[in-house]
Amino acid sequence: MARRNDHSREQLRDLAIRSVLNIVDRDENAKVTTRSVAQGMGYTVGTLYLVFRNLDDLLLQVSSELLQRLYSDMRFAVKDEADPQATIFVLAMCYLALAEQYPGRWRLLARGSSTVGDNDELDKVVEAIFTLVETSLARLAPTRNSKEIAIAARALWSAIHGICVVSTSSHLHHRAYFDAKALTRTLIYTYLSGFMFGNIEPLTQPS
Amino acid sequence: MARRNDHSREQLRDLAIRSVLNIVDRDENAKVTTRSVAQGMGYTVGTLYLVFRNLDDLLLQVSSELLQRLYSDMRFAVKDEADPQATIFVLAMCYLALAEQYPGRWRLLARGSSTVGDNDELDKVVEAIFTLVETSLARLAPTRNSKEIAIAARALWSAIHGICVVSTSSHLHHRAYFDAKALTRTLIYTYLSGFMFGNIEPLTQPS
DNA sequence: TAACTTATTAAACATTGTTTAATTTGTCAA
DNA sequence: TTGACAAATTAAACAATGTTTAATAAGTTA
Repeated sequence: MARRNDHSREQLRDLAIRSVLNIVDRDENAKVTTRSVAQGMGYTVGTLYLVFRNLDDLLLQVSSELLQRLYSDMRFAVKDEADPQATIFVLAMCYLALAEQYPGRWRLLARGSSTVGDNDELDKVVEAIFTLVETSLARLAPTRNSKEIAIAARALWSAIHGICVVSTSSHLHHRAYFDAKALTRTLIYTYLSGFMFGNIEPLTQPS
Repeated sequence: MARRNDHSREQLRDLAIRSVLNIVDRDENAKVTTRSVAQGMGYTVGTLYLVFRNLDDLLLQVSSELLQRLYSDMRFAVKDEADPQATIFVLAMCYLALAEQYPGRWRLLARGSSTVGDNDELDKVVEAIFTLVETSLARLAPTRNSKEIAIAARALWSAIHGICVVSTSSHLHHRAYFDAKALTRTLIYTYLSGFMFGNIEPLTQPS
């Protein structure tokens, strides 16, 4: 059977990534297995190990790809003339849309990989997304310094991610107004209102 | 070898749960495997299946147990005379302390189980924790109605959880002021300040 | 003491990630 | 053209896992 040069390494990489997406799109709960991925691309397992160090490496690269697309969507959705509050809301909605329309893909992203800090591309795009949020925050609250902005962006984005995590894994979306979108909406506007007008320090110092 | 009645079902359950905690306490990255759990309790795998439906069921019961202890800690930490803002901060610190002191246990909690809504005990204690937060929020902002309070509690708690998730899995705790505690602190005080004084609705309606 | 019940185990099975040795295929020098 | 080398691809093996099953040992009771 052994074909040769039917596909280049790059093409194999693409085939593999597409196969993974195919699997999780068909069934968000499906286990992504080396054999199923290989079968999806018309090869056998061995070929996978020619292109990726292991399964985790492959899934990490898929995550990186997904985040890059998300970043793309975000860039496209942002209108420079829009007010920063609305912009941040739109950014969050891009994220929620991914989780809602492609739950399998989102679970791939949310799954904490055992091999962290191993993928430079991924780190870079995460930073880029944070920068997007930071830019809007800076326009929203010009008096805050860059460290405050950086912290706020990470706190806010982690929070939105947390809402996604909890609302998909649980236990508490039996009421409509507890869904991810409603919670995110509340979170953003409440948080931003505090960020603009409130004092970041506690009114009374906690012990 | 086969002993009989050395331990009751209840005792076996306890042994199993203790064994799991032992494993993740020794190494937060250790895989919890049926065989390792069984070995830790001085039995073989078969016995596990006498007490639990499967591994997931066991891990779910461990999570339930952990959440009940967390709830206990929270109840103990809350001082009725303290101001609500400080109380909410203390509640969050209980959660963060678990994640920091017992990262393995926390990962057990954070891991989204494939079998959800399958454990009534777990659902109950999650609700109880939310109620704790709601109580403080209600005292903080007496003008808000109960639906707003409920939403805020869930948004805020999901956010804290999200900070935990992101800060343990990543990528962005190379700077000290990005650690979970600092982010949580910022989040809570900013959010609460918005919740007390701000308008929940956007200042300008987003599209 | 013998039969019966049941706790416990050992062994089997299927599925997985990963490695290895074999095979097929293309390339290129003689 | 042919034959040897290199590389792509596979099939098969391996170890680790969750789960099931048949055997075995131990307590209980008539």
